[in-house]
Amino acid sequence: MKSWSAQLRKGLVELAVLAALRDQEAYGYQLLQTLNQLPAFQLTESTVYPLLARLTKDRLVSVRVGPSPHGPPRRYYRLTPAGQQHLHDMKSHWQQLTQSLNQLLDSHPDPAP
Amino acid sequence: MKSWSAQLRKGLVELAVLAALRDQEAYGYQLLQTLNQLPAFQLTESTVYPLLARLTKDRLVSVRVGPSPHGPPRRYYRLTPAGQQHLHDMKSHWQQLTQSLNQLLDSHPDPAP
DNA sequence: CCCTGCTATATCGCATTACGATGTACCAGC
DNA sequence: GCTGGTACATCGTAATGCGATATAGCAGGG
Repeated sequence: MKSWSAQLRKGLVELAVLAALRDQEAYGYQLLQTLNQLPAFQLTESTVYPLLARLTKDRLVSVRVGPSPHGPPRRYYRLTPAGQQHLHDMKSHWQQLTQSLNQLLDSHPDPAP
Repeated sequence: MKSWSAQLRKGLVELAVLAALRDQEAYGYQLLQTLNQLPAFQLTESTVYPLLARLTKDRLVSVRVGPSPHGPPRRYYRLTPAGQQHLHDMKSHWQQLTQSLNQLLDSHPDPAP
Protein backbone atom coordinates (compact mmCIF):
# COMPACT_ATOMS: atom_id res chain seq x y z
CA MET A 1 0.00 0.00 0.00
CA LYS A 2 0.93 3.60 -0.39
CA SER A 3 -1.60 5.19 1.89
CA TRP A 4 1.10 5.67 4.48
CA SER A 5 2.15 8.81 2.67
CA ALA A 6 -1.22 10.23 3.59
CA GLN A 7 -0.58 9.32 7.21
CA LEU A 8 2.75 11.08 7.12
CA ARG A 9 0.96 14.23 6.07
CA LYS A 10 -1.56 13.98 8.89
CA GLY A 11 -1.32 16.96 11.14
CA LEU A 12 1.38 18.43 8.97
CA VAL A 13 -1.22 19.93 6.67
CA GLU A 14 -2.42 22.18 9.45
CA LEU A 15 1.11 23.37 10.05
CA ALA A 16 1.65 23.93 6.35
CA VAL A 17 -1.51 25.99 5.97
CA LEU A 18 -0.75 28.11 9.02
CA ALA A 19 2.78 28.65 7.75
CA ALA A 20 1.51 29.69 4.34
CA LEU A 21 -0.80 32.21 6.01
CA ARG A 22 1.84 33.58 8.31
CA ASP A 23 2.81 36.65 6.35
CA GLN A 24 -0.16 37.19 4.07
CA GLU A 25 -3.82 36.44 3.79
CA ALA A 26 -5.06 34.03 1.16
CA TYR A 27 -8.23 32.30 0.02
CA GLY A 28 -8.80 28.57 -0.08
CA TYR A 29 -8.33 27.93 -3.74
CA GLN A 30 -5.17 29.98 -3.72
CA LEU A 31 -3.75 28.05 -0.80
CA LEU A 32 -4.53 24.86 -2.66
CA GLN A 33 -2.49 25.92 -5.66
CA THR A 34 0.33 27.31 -3.56
CA LEU A 35 0.76 24.12 -1.55
CA ASN A 36 0.46 21.92 -4.62
CA GLN A 37 3.56 23.55 -6.03
CA LEU A 38 5.47 21.68 -3.35
CA PRO A 39 6.00 18.10 -4.50
CA ALA A 40 5.27 16.50 -1.13
CA PHE A 41 1.92 18.22 -0.61
CA GLN A 42 -0.60 17.01 -3.11
CA LEU A 43 -3.84 18.21 -1.57
CA THR A 44 -7.39 18.61 -2.80
CA GLU A 45 -10.29 20.83 -1.87
CA SER A 46 -11.57 18.02 0.33
CA THR A 47 -8.60 18.55 2.58
CA VAL A 48 -8.21 22.30 2.56
CA TYR A 49 -11.78 23.51 2.96
CA PRO A 50 -12.71 21.42 6.02
CA LEU A 51 -9.39 22.37 7.58
CA LEU A 52 -10.02 26.08 7.04
CA ALA A 53 -13.48 25.68 8.50
CA ARG A 54 -12.01 24.04 11.58
CA LEU A 55 -9.34 26.70 11.98
CA THR A 56 -12.02 29.37 11.73
CA LYS A 57 -14.15 27.65 14.33
CA ASP A 58 -11.17 27.48 16.66
CA ARG A 59 -10.50 31.21 16.13
CA LEU A 60 -7.03 30.60 14.74
CA VAL A 61 -7.84 32.38 11.51
CA SER A 62 -10.29 35.14 10.65
CA VAL A 63 -12.25 35.47 7.45
CA ARG A 64 -12.85 38.38 5.14
CA VAL A 65 -15.09 38.07 2.12
CA GLY A 66 -13.96 39.76 -1.07
CA PRO A 67 -15.10 39.84 -4.67
CA SER A 68 -13.84 37.39 -7.26
CA PRO A 69 -13.28 38.14 -10.96
CA HIS A 70 -14.53 34.64 -11.75
CA GLY A 71 -16.83 32.52 -9.64
CA PRO A 72 -18.20 32.87 -6.13
CA PRO A 73 -16.81 35.49 -3.74
CA ARG A 74 -13.45 34.63 -2.26
CA ARG A 75 -13.00 34.00 1.42
CA TYR A 76 -9.69 35.50 2.52
CA TYR A 77 -8.16 33.94 5.62
CA ARG A 78 -5.73 35.64 7.97
CA LEU A 79 -3.97 34.48 11.15
CA THR A 80 -5.38 35.75 14.42
CA PRO A 81 -3.01 36.37 17.35
CA ALA A 82 -4.09 33.00 18.71
CA GLY A 83 -3.27 31.52 15.34
CA GLN A 84 0.20 33.04 15.39
CA GLN A 85 0.77 31.60 18.82
CA HIS A 86 -0.48 28.24 17.63
CA LEU A 87 1.84 28.36 14.64
CA HIS A 88 4.74 29.14 16.92
CA ASP A 89 3.93 26.23 19.22
CA MET A 90 3.51 23.81 16.34
CA LYS A 91 6.73 24.99 14.76
CA SER A 92 8.66 24.35 17.96
CA HIS A 93 7.18 20.91 18.28
CA TRP A 94 7.86 20.23 14.65
CA GLN A 95 11.51 21.16 14.96
CA GLN A 96 11.88 18.98 18.03
CA LEU A 97 10.26 16.15 16.11
CA THR A 98 12.51 16.48 13.08
CA GLN A 99 15.54 16.62 15.29
CA SER A 100 14.58 13.47 17.14
CA LEU A 101 13.69 11.62 13.96
CA ASN A 102 16.83 12.64 12.11
CA GLN A 103 18.78 11.47 15.11
CA LEU A 104 17.22 8.06 14.65
CA LEU A 105 17.61 8.03 10.90
CA ASP A 106 21.24 9.08 10.98
CA SER A 107 22.56 6.97 13.84
CA HIS A 108 25.02 4.51 12.36
CA PRO A 109 26.51 1.66 14.42
CA ASP A 110 29.41 1.51 11.98
CA PRO A 111 30.21 5.17 11.35
CA ALA A 112 31.53 6.28 8.03
CA PRO A 113 35.36 6.47 8.02
CA MET B 1 -6.28 21.78 23.20
CA LYS B 2 -2.97 20.07 22.78
CA SER B 3 -4.08 16.96 20.98
CA TRP B 4 -2.60 18.30 17.77
CA SER B 5 0.75 17.02 18.94
CA ALA B 6 -0.73 13.55 18.60
CA GLN B 7 -1.73 14.32 15.05
CA LEU B 8 1.77 15.46 14.23
CA ARG B 9 3.01 12.06 15.33
CA LYS B 10 0.54 10.22 13.12
CA GLY B 11 2.39 8.04 10.67
CA LEU B 12 5.68 9.25 12.05
CA VAL B 13 5.64 6.62 14.74
CA GLU B 14 5.87 3.91 12.13
CA LEU B 15 8.88 5.59 10.62
CA ALA B 16 10.47 6.01 14.03
CA VAL B 17 9.99 2.36 14.95
CA LEU B 18 11.34 1.13 11.63
CA ALA B 19 14.31 3.45 11.98
CA ALA B 20 15.00 2.18 15.48
CA LEU B 21 14.93 -1.39 14.19
CA ARG B 22 17.15 -0.66 11.22
CA ASP B 23 20.43 -1.88 12.61
CA GLN B 24 19.41 -4.14 15.45
CA GLU B 25 16.52 -6.22 16.66
CA ALA B 26 14.56 -5.16 19.72
CA TYR B 27 11.49 -6.11 21.71
CA GLY B 28 8.44 -3.94 22.28
CA TYR B 29 9.12 -2.75 25.78
CA GLN B 30 12.68 -1.92 24.84
CA LEU B 31 11.53 0.11 21.83
CA LEU B 32 9.15 1.94 24.09
CA GLN B 33 11.92 3.02 26.42
CA THR B 34 14.30 3.85 23.60
CA LEU B 35 11.82 6.11 21.86
CA ASN B 36 10.74 7.75 25.08
CA GLN B 37 14.26 8.99 25.59
CA LEU B 38 13.57 11.35 22.71
CA PRO B 39 11.58 14.30 24.02
CA ALA B 40 9.21 14.47 21.05
CA PHE B 41 8.11 10.84 21.22
CA GLN B 42 6.14 10.14 24.35
CA LEU B 43 4.52 6.85 23.50
CA THR B 44 2.74 4.18 25.47
CA GLU B 45 2.23 0.44 25.05
CA SER B 46 -1.12 1.21 23.45
CA THR B 47 0.73 2.76 20.55
CA VAL B 48 3.69 0.46 20.15
CA TYR B 49 2.15 -3.00 20.48
CA PRO B 50 -0.65 -2.56 17.93
CA LEU B 51 1.85 -1.01 15.55
CA LEU B 52 4.24 -3.94 15.89
CA ALA B 53 1.37 -6.32 15.31
CA ARG B 54 0.47 -4.49 12.13
CA LEU B 55 4.05 -4.42 10.89
CA THR B 56 4.29 -8.14 11.53
CA LYS B 57 1.07 -8.79 9.68
CA ASP B 58 2.38 -6.78 6.72
CA ARG B 59 5.64 -8.77 6.75
CA LEU B 60 7.76 -5.71 7.34
CA VAL B 61 9.24 -7.18 10.51
CA SER B 62 9.83 -10.73 11.67
CA VAL B 63 9.49 -12.01 15.22
CA ARG B 64 11.69 -14.19 17.36
CA VAL B 65 10.68 -15.23 20.85
CA GLY B 66 13.34 -15.20 23.52
CA PRO B 67 13.42 -15.66 27.31
CA SER B 68 13.09 -12.77 29.72
CA PRO B 69 14.85 -12.48 33.10
CA HIS B 70 11.68 -10.90 34.49
CA GLY B 71 8.19 -11.35 33.18
CA PRO B 72 6.76 -12.94 30.06
CA PRO B 73 9.01 -14.03 27.18
CA ARG B 74 10.25 -11.23 24.99
CA ARG B 75 9.28 -10.89 21.35
CA TYR B 76 12.26 -9.65 19.38
CA TYR B 77 11.46 -7.83 16.15
CA ARG B 78 13.75 -7.50 13.15
CA LEU B 79 13.37 -5.78 9.77
CA THR B 80 12.63 -8.02 6.80
CA PRO B 81 13.99 -7.05 3.36
CA ALA B 82 10.53 -5.66 2.58
CA GLY B 83 10.76 -3.69 5.80
CA GLN B 84 14.10 -2.23 4.81
CA GLN B 85 12.68 -1.21 1.46
CA HIS B 86 9.69 0.32 3.21
CA LEU B 87 11.95 2.23 5.56
CA HIS B 88 13.93 3.55 2.63
CA ASP B 89 10.77 4.73 0.84
CA MET B 90 9.37 6.40 3.93
CA LYS B 91 12.68 8.08 4.63
CA SER B 92 12.78 9.57 1.13
CA HIS B 93 9.25 10.84 1.44
CA TRP B 94 9.98 12.19 4.88
CA GLN B 95 12.98 14.13 3.69
CA GLN B 96 10.99 15.60 0.83
CA LEU B 97 8.31 16.57 3.29
CA THR B 98 10.68 18.26 5.71
CA GLN B 99 12.31 20.12 2.89
CA SER B 100 8.99 21.45 1.61
CA LEU B 101 7.80 22.39 5.05
CA ASN B 102 11.00 24.11 6.07
CA GLN B 103 10.80 26.02 2.84
CA LEU B 104 7.43 27.32 4.00
CA LEU B 105 8.53 27.96 7.56
CA ASP B 106 11.68 29.79 6.60
CA SER B 107 10.42 32.00 3.82
CA HIS B 108 10.75 35.49 5.23
CA PRO B 109 9.43 38.52 3.41
CA ASP B 110 11.87 40.59 5.46
CA PRO B 111 15.06 38.53 5.58
CA ALA B 112 17.37 38.68 8.54
CA PRO B 113 20.25 41.16 8.08
C1' DC C 1 2.13 -15.44 53.18
C1' DC C 2 0.25 -11.54 50.84
C1' DC C 3 0.91 -7.16 48.79
C1' DT C 4 3.12 -3.83 46.01
C1' DG C 5 5.86 -2.84 41.99
C1' DC C 6 8.42 -3.72 37.79
C1' DT C 7 8.77 -6.18 33.38
C1' DA C 8 6.30 -7.51 29.22
C1' DT C 9 2.67 -8.71 26.59
C1' DA C 10 -2.12 -7.72 24.44
C1' DT C 11 -7.08 -5.75 23.36
C1' DC C 12 -11.14 -2.54 23.24
C1' DG C 13 -13.01 1.65 22.03
C1' DC C 14 -12.96 6.55 21.10
C1' DA C 15 -11.62 10.84 18.84
C1' DT C 16 -9.29 12.94 15.16
C1' DT C 17 -8.22 13.59 10.49
C1' DA C 18 -6.97 13.24 5.25
C1' DC C 19 -9.29 12.65 1.17
C1' DG C 20 -12.23 10.58 -2.77
C1' DA C 21 -16.67 11.56 -4.46
C1' DT C 22 -20.04 14.69 -5.18
C1' DG C 23 -22.74 18.99 -5.51
C1' DT C 24 -23.57 24.06 -6.09
C1' DA C 25 -22.80 28.72 -7.86
C1' DC C 26 -20.70 32.36 -10.63
C1' DC C 27 -18.74 34.10 -14.86
C1' DA C 28 -16.71 34.10 -19.82
C1' DG C 29 -16.67 32.71 -24.47
C1' DC C 30 -18.14 29.99 -28.24
C1' DG D 1 -27.32 27.45 -23.78
C1' DC D 2 -23.38 24.73 -23.35
C1' DT D 3 -18.70 24.01 -21.77
C1' DG D 4 -14.98 24.95 -18.68
C1' DG D 5 -12.43 27.13 -15.05
C1' DT D 6 -12.93 29.36 -10.46
C1' DA D 7 -14.42 28.88 -5.72
C1' DC D 8 -16.99 27.24 -2.22
C1' DA D 9 -18.95 23.17 0.66
C1' DT D 10 -20.41 18.33 2.67
C1' DC D 11 -20.73 13.20 3.32
C1' DG D 12 -18.61 8.95 4.29
C1' DT D 13 -14.68 5.99 4.84
C1' DA D 14 -10.25 4.38 6.33
C1' DA D 15 -6.36 4.88 9.17
C1' DT D 16 -4.27 5.66 13.53
C1' DG D 17 -2.68 7.42 18.30
C1' DC D 18 -3.76 6.52 22.81
C1' DG D 19 -6.35 6.12 27.44
C1' DA D 20 -8.10 2.36 29.93
C1' DT D 21 -7.80 -2.16 31.07
C1' DA D 22 -6.33 -7.10 31.59
C1' DT D 23 -2.86 -10.78 32.32
C1' DA D 24 1.37 -13.08 33.91
C1' DG D 25 6.03 -13.86 36.03
C1' DC D 26 9.29 -12.56 39.44
C1' DA D 27 11.34 -9.87 43.60
C1' DG D 28 11.25 -7.83 48.04
C1' DG D 29 8.98 -5.92 52.33
C1' DG D 30 5.67 -6.14 55.92
